[in-house]
Amino acid sequence: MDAPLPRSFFDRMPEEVAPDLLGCVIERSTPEGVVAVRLTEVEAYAGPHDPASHAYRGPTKRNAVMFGPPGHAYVYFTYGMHFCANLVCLGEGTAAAVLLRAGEIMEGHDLAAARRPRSSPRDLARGPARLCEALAIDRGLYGADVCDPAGPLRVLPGEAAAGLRTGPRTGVTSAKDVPWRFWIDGDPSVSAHRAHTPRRRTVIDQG
DNA sequence: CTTCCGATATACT
DNA sequence: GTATATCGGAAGG
Repeated sequence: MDAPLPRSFFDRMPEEVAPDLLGCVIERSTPEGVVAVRLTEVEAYAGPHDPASHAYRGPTKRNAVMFGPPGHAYVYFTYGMHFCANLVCLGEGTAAAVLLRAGEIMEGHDLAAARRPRSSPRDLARGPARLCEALAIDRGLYGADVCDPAGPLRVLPGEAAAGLRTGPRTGVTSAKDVPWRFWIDGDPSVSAHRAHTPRRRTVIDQG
């Protein structure tokens, strides 16, 4: 059993941590068993100077853990139904993080498939909310220490990723030009890039 | 493969 | 009230 990555790994700029996370393994333990995912796509977010970051407007109840020490999980709920997971980088007050966007199931394929019964094998962890569903990541893991060898969510070292590519972040409305999305070129588990499509205004039923 | 679109909690104006 | 670091299903090529 490998030891998780040390906290010092996360005590760096998010755009340095993000590419180094590609190829690493997220291991999630629950009473049902273990699911492990090899990361193939991530995005870096900085603190109050990054308009695309949840920390842009300062600390709130939701983003509080981003302002804390590195190596903890920032899990948030979005679009009324999905969870997404980040790993906090840098120290107190800096509020940087790396969003886990996609990966390939390395262990616990059957358990992941049971959690996502309508998903094709390729799509089990292809996308940030899908990855969270496959790994059973929800509010309960908010703030979890991913450097804890006995924790329920751990980040293990992996083989250095080959074929690294970068580009703009997905689905953000500001700082579109910042190339802080990192992925493994050609990997089938990398999520399709969708430009941000503003949702149509709520339709008001006028009769 | 693509485009369209509804679901729906939470943060913010 | 409006926007959102998304997804799955339907319909078309």
